[in-house]
Amino acid sequence: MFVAVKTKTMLYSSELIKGTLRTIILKLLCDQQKMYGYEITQKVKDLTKNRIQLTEGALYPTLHAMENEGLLTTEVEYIGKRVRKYYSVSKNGKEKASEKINEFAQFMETMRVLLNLDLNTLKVQ
Amino acid sequence: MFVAVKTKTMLYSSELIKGTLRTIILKLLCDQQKMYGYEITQKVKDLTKNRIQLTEGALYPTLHAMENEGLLTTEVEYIGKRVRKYYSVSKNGKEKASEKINEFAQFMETMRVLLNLDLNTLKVQ
DNA sequence: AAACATACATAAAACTCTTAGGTATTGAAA
DNA sequence: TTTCAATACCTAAGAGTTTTATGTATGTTT
Repeated sequence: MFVAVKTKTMLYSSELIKGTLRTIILKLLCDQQKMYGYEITQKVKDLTKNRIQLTEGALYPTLHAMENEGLLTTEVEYIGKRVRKYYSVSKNGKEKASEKINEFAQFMETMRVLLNLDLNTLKVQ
Repeated sequence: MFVAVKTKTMLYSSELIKGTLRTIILKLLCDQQKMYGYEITQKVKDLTKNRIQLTEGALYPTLHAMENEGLLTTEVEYIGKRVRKYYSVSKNGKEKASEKINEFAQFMETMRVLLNLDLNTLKVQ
C-alpha cells in the first residue's frame, strides 16, 4: 500500500490506511496553495512524526490521475537543472477536498463508535 | 471493497475504509463471545446505523483466512436444517485484537492531526 | 405463489498500494 | 575527489483486499 506507518518502534500493518492518499493530498494542497511531489512526502512525514511515509510509487501515479480528473493543476519550475512539478487544487479539487475530508471525519466517528474507542485517552507524542 | 458506507443520503467512496475488516471482526467477537457470519453483517449494520454494510464476498473469505491463521475457532450448529457456523476468538485472536484496535486508534489520531479535524464538532446521529 | 430474509459459499475483475527498479542533479562527508 | 545521501522525477510487475456477480438452500411474510 502507499504508506508505511510507524509508531516509536513498530511498523503498522498498513492495511489500515488504504484509500486515504487522495484525501491527504487534497488537504495539504488546500492549506499550502502549491506543493511538489517530494515536498508532499516530506510534509506528511513531518506532520505525522514519521508515522506515515508516502511512497513515491503510490504518490506519483495518484497525482497524475488526479490531474487527469481535473482535481489538480500543474506548473513546472526549474531549480538549477532540477525539475520541480508543482501541484495546486482546482475549483473542482476544492469541492472534492471538503467532500473527502467530511467523509473521512464521518468514517472516523463511525469507527470510533464501532470499536468503542475513547479518543481522549489517546496520547500520541 | 468489503464495505459500502453511507451517510443519510450519500454512499461513501469506500476506499476510505479498506483494511479495517479484520479489526472489526476481532472487536465484535471479543465483545460477543461467539457470532456467525450473517450475524456479524447485521450487527455492524445496526451499530453503524446502516453506514457500514459488510459484503459477504469479503466477509466469508476473511473469516476463513482468520481461522486458518489461528485467530478464530469455529463450531457448527443446526437451526432446523439451516447451518450456522459460529466463530470465536482464540487466545492468539485476543492478542491480535488488542494490537489491531490500538493500531487503529493511533492511526485515527495521526489522521486527525494530519487532516486537522475537530472531532468534538462531529455529530453522527 | 412470489418475494424477501436468512445463511452459507466461491470466483473473476477491479482497485490500490508495495516493491523494485530507473534517471539525473546537488550537497556533504570521507 | 569520490562516494554517499538527499533531492526530484518516473514506471511496471506483483501482491493484497474488496466488489460484483454468481450459486445453493431454507424459512417467513404477503
